[in-house]
Amino acid sequence: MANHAKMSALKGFIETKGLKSTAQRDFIADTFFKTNTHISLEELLAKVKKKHKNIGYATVYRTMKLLGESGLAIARQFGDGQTRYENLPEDGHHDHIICVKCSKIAEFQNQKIEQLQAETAQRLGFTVVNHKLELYGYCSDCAKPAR
Amino acid sequence: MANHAKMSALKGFIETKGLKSTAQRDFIADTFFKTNTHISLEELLAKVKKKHKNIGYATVYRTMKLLGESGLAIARQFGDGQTRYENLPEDGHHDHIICVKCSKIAEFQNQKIEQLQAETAQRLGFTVVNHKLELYGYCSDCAKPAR
DNA sequence: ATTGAAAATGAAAACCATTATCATAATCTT
DNA sequence: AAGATTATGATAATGGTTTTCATTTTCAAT
Repeated sequence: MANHAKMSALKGFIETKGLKSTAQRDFIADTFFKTNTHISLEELLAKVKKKHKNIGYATVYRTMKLLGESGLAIARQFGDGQTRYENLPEDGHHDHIICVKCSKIAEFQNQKIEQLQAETAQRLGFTVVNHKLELYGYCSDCAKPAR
Repeated sequence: MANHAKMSALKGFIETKGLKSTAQRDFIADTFFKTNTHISLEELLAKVKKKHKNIGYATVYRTMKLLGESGLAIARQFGDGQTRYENLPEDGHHDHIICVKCSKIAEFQNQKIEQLQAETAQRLGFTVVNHKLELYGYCSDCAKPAR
């Protein structure tokens, strides 16, 4: 989904919820949509402040929570104590593999896994709307230790 | 692995690390090993306090962190702001599916998914040592909304 | 355009899970 | 048994996130 389409989707979500559209929210959302990393609130706030020093961090938190609820952003927690947000990928869902030694993060896609997930969920009576798959291991640069 | 074996493993870990064995740690570990849910520190603390009112929560935090490091407990974060710990499953790895509405947590196993994960990781040059797969969706009691 | 009700903002305070501090107590090696 | 080291527990501190609240902005109805 292109960024302008995301902005429209956000407008729609805001309208449906009976909320109001503001310049701050638009700017924060737009800034976020332009990122392509697993951005932390702190990092996003820094980006936002560059253009608009007066935007408070509470507004950034509130806006990202809204984006999370709307499905236009995905909240992730990698265990370092802070929430990171990620954009919906252009080219379908992807998952993460994280090196337990150097913390390098690689992304991958596997349609077969997605399919098996949906099937498994259905068997349990669930309808999946989102998922997180994180693999932890040693990357090629950090050969697995003897132990 | 049976609970007494876990206790032995813990002793070994403590010894290897040059730490000391204490009654509090043993009791907390034993209490944890007897649980079979994704227990929060708060819940575990309550269980511990039932028998030993004098054990402080800092000790419970410290002990669970130790168990996590030893591999005898698995730390998980489902996004509700608190860390939960889970025992090593007797019957192999399992994953979670969480209802986005009522927060119900169900578990499942799927060997085929595990296998695909390992293959995918290998293709990226990683050696997987652990993973987390969480599906989020609506459970049968919380029918999916229109939207 | 104006008004008025409802929501949003920003600054600061409050929250809450987790971690650190520190004096005291327990453990373990010799 | 002694000494050195680690653990404990009470409390304070930390840090990310959420609330509060007075003020401002938005938007629908007039």
